[in-house]
Amino acid sequence: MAATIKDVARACGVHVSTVSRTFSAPHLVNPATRSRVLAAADDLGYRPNRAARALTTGRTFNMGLIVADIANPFFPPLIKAAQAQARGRDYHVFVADTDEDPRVEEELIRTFTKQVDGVLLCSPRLSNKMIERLAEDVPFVVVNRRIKGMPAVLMNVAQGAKLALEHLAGLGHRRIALVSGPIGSWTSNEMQGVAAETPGLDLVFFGPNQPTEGGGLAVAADVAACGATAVLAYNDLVALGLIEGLAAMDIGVPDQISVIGFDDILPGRLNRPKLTTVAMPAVAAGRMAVDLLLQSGGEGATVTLDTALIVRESTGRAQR
Amino acid sequence: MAATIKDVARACGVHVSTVSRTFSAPHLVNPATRSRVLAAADDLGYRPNRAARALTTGRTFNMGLIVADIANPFFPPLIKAAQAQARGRDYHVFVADTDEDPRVEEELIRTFTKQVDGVLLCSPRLSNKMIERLAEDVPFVVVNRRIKGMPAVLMNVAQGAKLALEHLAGLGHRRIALVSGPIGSWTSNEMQGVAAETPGLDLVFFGPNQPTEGGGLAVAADVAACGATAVLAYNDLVALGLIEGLAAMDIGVPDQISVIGFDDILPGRLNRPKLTTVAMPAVAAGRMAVDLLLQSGGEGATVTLDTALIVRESTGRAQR
DNA sequence: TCCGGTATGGCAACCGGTTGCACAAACCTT
DNA sequence: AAGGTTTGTGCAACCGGTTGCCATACCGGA
Repeated sequence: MAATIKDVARACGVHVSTVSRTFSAPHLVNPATRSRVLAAADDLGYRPNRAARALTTGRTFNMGLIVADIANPFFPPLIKAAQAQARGRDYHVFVADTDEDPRVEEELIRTFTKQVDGVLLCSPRLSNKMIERLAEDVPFVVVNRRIKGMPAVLMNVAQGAKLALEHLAGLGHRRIALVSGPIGSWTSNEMQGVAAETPGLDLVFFGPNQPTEGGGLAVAADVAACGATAVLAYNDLVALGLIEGLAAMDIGVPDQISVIGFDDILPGRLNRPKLTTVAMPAVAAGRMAVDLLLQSGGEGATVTLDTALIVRESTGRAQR
Repeated sequence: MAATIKDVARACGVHVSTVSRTFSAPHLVNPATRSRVLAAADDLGYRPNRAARALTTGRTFNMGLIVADIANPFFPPLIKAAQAQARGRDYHVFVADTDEDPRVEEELIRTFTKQVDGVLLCSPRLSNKMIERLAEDVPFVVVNRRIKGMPAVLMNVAQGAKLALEHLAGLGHRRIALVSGPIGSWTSNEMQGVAAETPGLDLVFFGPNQPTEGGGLAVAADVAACGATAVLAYNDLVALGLIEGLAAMDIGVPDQISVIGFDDILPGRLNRPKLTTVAMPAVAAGRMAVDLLLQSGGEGATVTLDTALIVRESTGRAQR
């Protein structure tokens, strides 16, 4: 059994409240008493029970971070940045993965409620309505989604998509395939919105798709068949799967088809050809989300971070 | 303010204990009463406060999972497997990343204590002594480390290394480079041990190295210069870095040098050439760790899981 | 009709802390 | 020396639940 505050109190003949104060308000207790208490506490290996403390104070000093898929290389940098930032603010981050399942997402949020002071919701799959409802029980910061009145960190996908399309247009591509992500993905919508508004392009939409290499692999044949000379993929994983699928059909990238992804994840950098991609500000987003959660009393500041086009080897002049 | 058990009790004119029982021991309460309580609870949006409940029951129904580096693609599958397994047992998993820093690791464990029922410690960086000490406060299951009397999940690295070396030998390789990982890594030691014991090979050691692509990139020149026709790398990231470095020197893999990694991570599968690797049973390990934590009352069962050689495209017959 | 047994739900202590309030001792003032 | 501050500590209520014990009501059986 771990020692409790009572054990310490008994051990040095003092009231529990004094022990409590020794840890949470040291200036209120006489230095002599304080050191006696500390000695006894150290002796017994006493550590305050954070859960019990949270019950009265209402603060846990930890925050939850929920992602749809921790295996997606896009998230780890964001997670690490959030953890580092939180650590600097005396907070700890608990991460959980929903497996892309909205019900799991809801359950996780419910679990986090009362065990954390707030939750960072990254690329949520739940409906806005549901998120708003759950927000009554625990403060949120949403990443990659805009929800009225809720603090959010957004990445300027539209701008990135614009850069990508301009890059492709500059290389002479006109017929461009748009390989989107899961239904209801905010990012997907942004991409499509921009593409539709860009004049002079001949767009072909494919979707919805799994946001994984499997998703890319699955549409490769259709994309090849549609006559597009370039592809804008939902993310790097999809792009990589696509390239793999094209390779299996002996279609060279970028010689016959150019491919651009989103995210700038590690496998894309290691791939041959190295993937041209729109880099997402994941690190900045992680940091910012933590700050927003800690600052905002839940008030809805929205931060939009810029993206950048990284031209590598998977894009080239349009064949014709 | 979220509704508490008291609000519900008041709302339907019943004692708090009855409300409590409605949720934690339904068979003890009259069906009629029960449905009144449930109605009121639903009406008020009441959810039991898990932290408060844990205070009296001593069970939180969540477990912690600590990894050294969440950005290492080796971990996500393990994490996901653990989460899935835990979910099936009505548990939730909170993940945290230590950034390879033992002090952070210790702090995280302390934070988890009393907020979880147990902790899965993956590839810990703390000393055995410290881990044993901390184990007095919270049950552990250790992954990839052997600590006396503590439940552990081990991966049979030695066996995997043996398979890999046999594979290379079978392809006619004799001079083989061993590119190890960080100092003190248990995995590294296992690999070297096996290699040294395998007769008929001409081994060249390189290490210690960063366990990342950068580490592989950095030794590529040395490896090329040493005359080895094959390389066994600490993990896939190192192997990929190595291949990239070799490519930069116009040395083809597997035409001129064969490369084998460890882990079987996603980028290796996506790489061209696809990486031959020793697959670690990360999924099984995640599942097993959860089961061990839930079964063992902290007693030290040790499970060793087999590895498997996955031959893909980065190994071929020895030149000459 | 009386009795033991069971179903139901209230009471109150408890989990491990925190904190407003009260009170005594010590410390200044003038 | 009397009166006003500080300072340091104890007391007890409280956070949101759980649970052992007890009282009451209801049941069937003899």
